[in-house]
Amino acid sequence: DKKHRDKEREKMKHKDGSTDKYKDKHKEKRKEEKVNYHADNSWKNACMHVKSEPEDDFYHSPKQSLKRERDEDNDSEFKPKKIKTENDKKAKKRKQDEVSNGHNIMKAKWEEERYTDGSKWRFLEHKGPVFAPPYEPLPNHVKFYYDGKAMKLSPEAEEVATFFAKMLDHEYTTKDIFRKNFFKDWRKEMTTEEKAKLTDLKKCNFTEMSEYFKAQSEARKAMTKEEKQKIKEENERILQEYGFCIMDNHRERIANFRIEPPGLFRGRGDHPKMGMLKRRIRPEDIIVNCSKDSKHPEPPPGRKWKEVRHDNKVTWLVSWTENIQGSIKYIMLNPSSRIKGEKDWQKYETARRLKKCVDRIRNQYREDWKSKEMRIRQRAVALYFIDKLALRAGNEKEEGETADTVGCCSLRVEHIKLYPENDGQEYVVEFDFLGKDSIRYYNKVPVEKRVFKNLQLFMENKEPDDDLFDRLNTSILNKHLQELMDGLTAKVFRTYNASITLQQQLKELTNVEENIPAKILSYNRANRAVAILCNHQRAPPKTFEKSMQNLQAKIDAKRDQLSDAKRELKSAKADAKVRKDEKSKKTVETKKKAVQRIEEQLMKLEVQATDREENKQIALGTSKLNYLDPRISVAWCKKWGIPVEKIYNKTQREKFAWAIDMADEDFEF
DNA sequence: TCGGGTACTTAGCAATGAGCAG
DNA sequence: CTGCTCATTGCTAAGTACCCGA
Repeated sequence: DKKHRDKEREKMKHKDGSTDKYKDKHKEKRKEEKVNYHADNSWKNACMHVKSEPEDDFYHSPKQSLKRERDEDNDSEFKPKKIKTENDKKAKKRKQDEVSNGHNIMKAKWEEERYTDGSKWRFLEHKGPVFAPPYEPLPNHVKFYYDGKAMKLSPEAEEVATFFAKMLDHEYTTKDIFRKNFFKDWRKEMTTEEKAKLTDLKKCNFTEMSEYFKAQSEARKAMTKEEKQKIKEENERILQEYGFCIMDNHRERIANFRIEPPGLFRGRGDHPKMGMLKRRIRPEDIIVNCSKDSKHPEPPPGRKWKEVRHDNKVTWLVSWTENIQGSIKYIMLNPSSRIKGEKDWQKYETARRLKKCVDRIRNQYREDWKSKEMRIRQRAVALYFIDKLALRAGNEKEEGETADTVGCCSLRVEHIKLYPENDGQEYVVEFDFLGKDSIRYYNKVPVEKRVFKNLQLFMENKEPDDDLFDRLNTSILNKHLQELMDGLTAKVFRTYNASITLQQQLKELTNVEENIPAKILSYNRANRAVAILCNHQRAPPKTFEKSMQNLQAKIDAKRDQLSDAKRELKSAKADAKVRKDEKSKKTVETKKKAVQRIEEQLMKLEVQATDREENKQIALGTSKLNYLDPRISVAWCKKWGIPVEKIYNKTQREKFAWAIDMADEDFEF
């Protein structure tokens, strides 16, 4: 296995190290490279095989790959560990050997699936979506009151009323926009009589309904084990039936096979559409996507799908149009699936290609700060922000349709303040705006003089609500980036900067001497540096203060325990000195061990406390899942002998199976 | 170039459930 | 066994990116 790993490591190096040079210098040789790539990658028992160009995607089953792995095992002719600069010719020759070798084996053993036309699959079969359970009318004793008088609502109006009743405890049911939107949409569901009667939301009393639902959820909690077990089994049955699909010979987990149930829309932040009715999705709204030769999913008895299509250029199984924004929703595969994993891998490979040319790009945009053309200066300053601060691209949004949030290209004059001098620093820019999900971005950063002067220029003669970059949008920016590097877009900078930061922080923070919990703290700190860079915030947990106190109490208790143990050790030592017999020596040893153990426990608790405190308002999950090349983490674990489970939970390990398999301890992002 | 449409990734929060102390 | 706490999972909104036709 070790041998094998060395070899694989070696191959990775090649793929990473030499392929790109090739791309730049010998475009016409790329065909060859692709073939090599296949051979190079046909090795894994993981489930992923990616090529940077989608037309070259192909895939074979884990089992088959395993076999092949063994075939290559005894071939250990080359395994130089640190090959930074191996001569190209030799590398190429070796690769070709592998190609012919590998290719034959592959051809003999499997039928390859290889897509050269942008298609995503050959075969797709699934059971369609699971619809939300139908509305169950309230029992008659649960009353709704209007203007103090009980009133029986039509089932349609009642259902929408229950949506509101269920949210009664939330603050947003008190917000004007929410109430207005809700009432307007509710009235659409009412009968003529109801509409005539119910004219004022303030006079509506939902409390009995609300109490009823609370009681229901209590009852659910109080269910016996058997009842709970039964429900669990039923869910498992549904999962097995609807939660998987067959895509190209593989049974893959579906991410969201349940259709979103109806309810009241609650956007994030100050959303103009909050409170609107999200309508129930019917089979007639559903477009099914599957392969022609598959067993098509059946609509519920007596119903029809909107459409069944066979589009293998896309990855979704089911789609429908949602009524709040009119956008399309999809049912797609789980992150553990081949199709998502490959894409993920590809994303990080693109970021690694950026690593190789980021210096050039940085020099370029610094030059562009001096351009005669306004649009180029704006582009260059925006790119600087995206690179330095990891800002999002900032697409335009339709006004009034969504909360007012911005990204880099859509920044307005009102979102930044310029300080020629601030707290002893020169040329400070203060950012204050709402970004994705209406999360506030606040940052004060010193910038280069040229940037500062440019910003002053961009802001000249503008109103606060004018665009800062009036000659720029994401499409212009991305078009430019595309010219700088194949596949480069604004978001690649976030991925790149996040991953490179993790790698660099891990190098800096990991201390050889420290034990595993301390190393994990270092990992979390590195992770945290990235989360801060990407502004991944969370609301401090409601029970934060309390749980912190609990932990502190535990620490105090442990401290007491430690001093007790130390005292006991001391007296045992004294005792042993006097008595000098085996038994008392043994006691000393035991006590020593006890002290050590307690010290370790104490340290662990203290580490935990530090970690938690530092994490109060920071969410680590998002960067871990979406921005950090998992191979960096896997390599770090391997290097320091840390079980990967300490870093990734089960779901995460499934998602990153490709990386866990592929990366060895000296993987370099 | 612009608006509209589509596909896919990224995001935080609420519900759930596993594990643990009492 | 019970109740509590915290991590995990599910949910779905909100982004990015890119295509197309006028």
